[in-house]
Amino acid sequence: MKQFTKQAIKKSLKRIFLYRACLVRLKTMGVEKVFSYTLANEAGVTADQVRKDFSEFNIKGNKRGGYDINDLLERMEKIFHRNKDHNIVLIGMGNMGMALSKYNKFVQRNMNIVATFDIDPFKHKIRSDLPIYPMSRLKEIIDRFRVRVAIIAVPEISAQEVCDELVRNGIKGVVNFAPVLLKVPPGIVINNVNLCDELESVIYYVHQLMSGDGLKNIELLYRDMKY
Amino acid sequence: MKQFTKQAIKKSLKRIFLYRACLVRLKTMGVEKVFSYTLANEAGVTADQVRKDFSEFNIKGNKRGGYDINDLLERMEKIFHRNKDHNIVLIGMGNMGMALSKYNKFVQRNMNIVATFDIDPFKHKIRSDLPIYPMSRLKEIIDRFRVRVAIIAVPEISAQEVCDELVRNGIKGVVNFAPVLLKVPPGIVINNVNLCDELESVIYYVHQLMSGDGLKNIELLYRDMKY
DNA sequence: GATTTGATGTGAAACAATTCACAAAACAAG
DNA sequence: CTTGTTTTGTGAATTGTTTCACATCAAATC
Repeated sequence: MKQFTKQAIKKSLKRIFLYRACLVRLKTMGVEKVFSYTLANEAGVTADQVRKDFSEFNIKGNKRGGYDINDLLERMEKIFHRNKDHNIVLIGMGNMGMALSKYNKFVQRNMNIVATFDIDPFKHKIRSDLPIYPMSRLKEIIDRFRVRVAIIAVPEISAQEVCDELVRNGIKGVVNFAPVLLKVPPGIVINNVNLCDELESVIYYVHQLMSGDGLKNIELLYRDMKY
Repeated sequence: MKQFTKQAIKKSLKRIFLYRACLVRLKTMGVEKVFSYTLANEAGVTADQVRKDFSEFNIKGNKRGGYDINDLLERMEKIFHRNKDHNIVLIGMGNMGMALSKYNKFVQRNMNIVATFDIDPFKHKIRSDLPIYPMSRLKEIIDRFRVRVAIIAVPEISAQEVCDELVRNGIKGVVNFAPVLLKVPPGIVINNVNLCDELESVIYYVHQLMSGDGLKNIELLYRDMKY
């Protein structure tokens, strides 16, 4: 197997997520096996790309027979460590935090938010499916549930502080919804989700497409800007 | 100015968003001008990268004098068409839609959700800052407010249907929170935000980092997987 | 079982993005 | 006004990613 390079993993990994989503959908439609071009077509990429990506993750199919969907999905589960449960903590129970805590897709994929935290004492009294704790109980919960990944949904002003505390208590990876670039020591994974940026980039491309000038280059290529 | 290529725009544009966030922060700290390496350091990229990106968008600084922050921000406003207001519609008032409708950062950046829609008749009676309309009023609202961009926050099962209807009524760009790959005609911009994928990729990298094998390559490089 | 067909898997080629390296410009100092 | 210093801006080199092209294999057909 070829050595991975930092960028290579990233891009192909993102596509693997995409492939899985397509496969799940195909499966529900009763399809049992796919060829690279079937999947490519679903995913909006080329067949070469699919095969190359699979090759990177050492996923093998059958010459002439294509790929068995169940087999593919199983291998992907392994790649994503989905055979195990993953305990997550969520910091910040504002609008976004509240919505995330109720997002049922996480559970469906074995990712369990085991507790949420907020500095507002009023929130600690709210009765809901998930407990809302004060930050002082962070360490206790992280240790008890062996949590390694956190979601930050606090206002940008306190995001860095919260992040520092998470890292101090053993968190290794963060999905950060606050629009700030968090500073963390090496070896900590930060994934930023910036909702404004996502909207703005759409607005940007729509403008480009509609204003029409300088546009031969942009064309019809932004069906999906992520992959 | 060099011809843009499809990928080039995408990556550098994303970084321009990042630069702006950094600049705004620096500005609040009282900084008035930056050098490419100052900004690079803030943004976690190289100084070359900053200058190259600026060059792509035809942003000029002063030789030896660096860049004036206010000037930079102003140019970026123009690039992002932020001088104008942008009217947005939001479809789907479940947990996520509700949170998005209350997200005040959009307004701060001149992006106004002018109306929300949901098929559930019960929701139409809810009194809130934003009206919740039935889908039948989509065309009327889109026309009245000249809306070109929409947010889809409906369950995956109905996402494609909703998207088709949006496109039929003149929507040119969509931020899609449903975990499906929407099929759209050429010239329509789709930007997918997949919350599960964001979490899962963090889990993946954390696993890689912790299991430690095959890892020389991954190293400390995932401070920020987006840029 | 030999032959044809159709798909995979992967080096090699082409293309894209990043980094390097240095000329050109601007300011400062003498 | 000349020289030295610092930083930009951008071609050239390097590095990374995608596409091409074809050897290889497995199944289907004769």
